[in-house]
Parts: sequence; C-alpha cells; structure tokens
Amino acid sequence: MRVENHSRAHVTREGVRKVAVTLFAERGYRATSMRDIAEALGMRAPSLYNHVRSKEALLVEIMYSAMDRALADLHAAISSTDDVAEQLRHATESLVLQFLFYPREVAVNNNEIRSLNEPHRSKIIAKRDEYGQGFRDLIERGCSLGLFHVESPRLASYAILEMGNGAKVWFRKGGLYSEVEVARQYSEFALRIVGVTDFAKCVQHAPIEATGDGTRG
Amino acid sequence: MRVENHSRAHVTREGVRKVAVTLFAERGYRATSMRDIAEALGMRAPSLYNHVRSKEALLVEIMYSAMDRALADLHAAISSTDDVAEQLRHATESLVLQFLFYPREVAVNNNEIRSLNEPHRSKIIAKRDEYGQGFRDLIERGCSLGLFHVESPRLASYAILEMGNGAKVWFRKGGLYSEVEVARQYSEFALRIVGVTDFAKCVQHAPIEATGDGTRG
DNA sequence: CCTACCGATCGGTAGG
DNA sequence: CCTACCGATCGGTAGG
Repeated sequence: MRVENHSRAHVTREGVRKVAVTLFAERGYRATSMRDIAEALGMRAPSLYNHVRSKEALLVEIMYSAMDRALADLHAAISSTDDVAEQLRHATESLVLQFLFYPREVAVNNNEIRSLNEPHRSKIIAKRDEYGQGFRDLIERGCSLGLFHVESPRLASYAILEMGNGAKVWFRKGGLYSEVEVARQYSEFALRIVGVTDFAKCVQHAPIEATGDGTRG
Repeated sequence: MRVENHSRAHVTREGVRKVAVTLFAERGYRATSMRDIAEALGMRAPSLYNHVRSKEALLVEIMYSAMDRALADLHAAISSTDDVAEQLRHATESLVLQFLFYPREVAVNNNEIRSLNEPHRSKIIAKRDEYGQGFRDLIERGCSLGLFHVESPRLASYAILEMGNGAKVWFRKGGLYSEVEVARQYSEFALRIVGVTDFAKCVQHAPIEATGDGTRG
C-alpha cells in the first residue's frame, strides 16, 4: 500500500490505524513492520510513536473497535423485530455486511487473535463468543418454537457464521450484486439451513431458473 | 508443541514436516522460527537443514500435499454416483472431513497462501480455484436439471465451501458427534442451501425436536 | 548431529 | 518530524 498524497500535518492517529489495518489484512501482523506502515504514510518509523504507543496497541485498537461495531450491529438487527425467522434474517444480513463493508477489519480479527497477548486475547475471544452465542440463541429459540428444524443448533450456528466469510472471498465491488443483495441471498441460505423454506414452492416442487428470483422468501 | 520421546535416529523428513505443520497452524508461518521447529524435535536449528532445503520448502510441501489430497478426495466423492444431489452430499462430506481429519494442513492452506513466493503461490491458488469450481459445476448442473434452486450458483458454492470451516472451529474430538456425523449434518445444510428439502416434511411442516434426527434426508 | 557465526531485519528509544 | 542506534531475533552457512 502506498499513500500518494499526504502532507505531514495530515498524519493522525486514525490515519496510522487506517494504513495499519490495510497492511495487517494484506500481509499479516507479523509480516508488517512499523517501517512498512511509516513508508506508506511517507514518514520514518520512529515518527509513528508520536501517534501510537506500540505496534500491538495498534492491533488491539483495530480488533476491539471492529468487534464492538459488529456486536452493536448484531444486537440492533435482532432488536428490530420479534419474529425469530426475521431476526435470523437480519442477523445474517448484519453478519455478511460486516464482511463486505469492513473486510480488512474482519480479516484481522479472524487471523490475528493469536498475535495478541493477554489480557486482550481473552477479551477478544469473549466478544467473538458472545457474537456466536447470539446466533445460537436465535436458532435454539426458533427450534423450540417449532419454526426451525435442525439436529444441532450449535452446529447450524457455526455453519451460518462461517458462511459469511464466503461472501467476503467472493465479493467484488461493482460486480453483479451489491453488498445488500449479497447479504439478502446469504440470509436466505441461513433460513434454509435452519429448515425455513418457502412453503408454496416446496409443495409444487417446480423447477426454478437459477438466474431467476424465485428463491426469495 | 514439544515432542517428548525422540532419539536422534528417528528424526526424518516426515517428522520435521509433521512438527512444522503443527507449529505453522498454531502460531502462523512467520511467527514460527526454524529454532522453534528444531526445539520441538530436540535438536538445533542448523541440523534441520539435513532434512529440508529451506523453511519455505517446508511450507510448499505441506500446502501441495494437502491440496492434492483434498482434490483427489473431492473427485472420488463426485465420481461415486450420477445423482447430482448425492454428488453434492458426498462432495460436502469430503470437504468437511478435510477440515476435521487434517485441521492443521487446512489451516495452513487457508492462512499462509500470502506467505508463499511465486510460482508456488499461483499454483496453490489455481488448485484452490479448481476445488471451488468442482462445487460450482455441481450446483450449476443441479440447477439446470431443475433439482436445485438458487439465484447464483457461484454465491451458493462459496457459502458451502466456507461453511466447512465452521466444522473445524466447532469440532472437538470425542464430543457429541463423530467426524462422519458432523460431515453428514453439514452435507444436509449444503442440500438445503441449494433448495433440496425433504418433501414430506416440508408439506406437513410439523415441529421437529432440535435433538431429534428428523432432518436427515 | 553440533558450535560458532553471518548479514538482515525487527520493535523501539535517545536526543534533538 | 528526523538521524543514529540499541539489543534481540531471524534464516541460513561454514566447518567439523
């Protein structure tokens, strides 16, 4: 990464973080040196320490803020309705949109937990577990209401959580589908995984074109 | 990682690779030094070079062999039947079992592609793309036969591919489900994602206990 | 299989 | 914001 246009006064704590998350995501935390970050900002490595305390502090800040945003968005999605199927739909859309709108932050959070030292490592893991538990609770409630049908809600929750990563790998800005459309399709997959299908379509069991929109709930 | 029992004569090329894949998976390639690998084998770093050419050669060997095994297993799974739904089921089981039986090899393949130099990097990416294309071809065929119902086969294939990673994150040896049982449940998820559902169950639309086995095809 | 050692690079500090 | 520099660690080699 190279930032072309920067005058010295414009380098801020947030600017350093932005460059850092990009390089951490592209090359990995260990493979990114403070000199790399400085170079991308057009300065020398020691100058970075006017903005950040340490390399690890940069990583910690990136991971906490991304995780807290994901959790807040998830809780907002679940609170938006009382229908458990709609809650799962909104939760999955929120999940996928984290991947699509903040791919670098999510990549760092997924790959660099092992680069953290305690106590941050445990705290980030706790937040990640809380995120997953939100999905598991939804699925268990849907099952107990007789609306969802899965053998193991826990297993289904992990399937849905990891499925979101596929969206990131696949997504290309300006491609066939927008972020919101991809999120919608993945939320349809999530509902299918827990056994919620379009009843009418299931009964008639008619072929539907792969390129059509007949799969929408 | 520490290997407790090793006499010098027992250290082989394969022994070095086995230790390396474990440490690469646990800590990452960059965070693992040749001294770490040597220590786990009870020797000094320079002695490793009697068994391997370089650190990167170790990584390359690990990634090629894991990728080739996954591809061979996938093709065997697809060749085992002519029914496209059964092909997808077997392919997904094969995918999940890679994660469950070779979690370290899969982790290294997923995380360390960026640690490779050319031309190996491009070759591994080509193999990974071939693997994904196998799933996409299956789904496209199922759709054109009117058996599968998805808006975008490509998007569905990525959802299924990434879903497999959830199995690895979740799976604990000796837990509630065996590897084969987890693979079976994930293959059921894959069929649901592409719109293949148990017709009778869908019609009656009856609640089914989450802990039951009513979701089996 | 070992010790001794190479040049390169790392995160970070001193001092201005 | 910079230059100069620190001790630590890296992959790998020499030589036995």
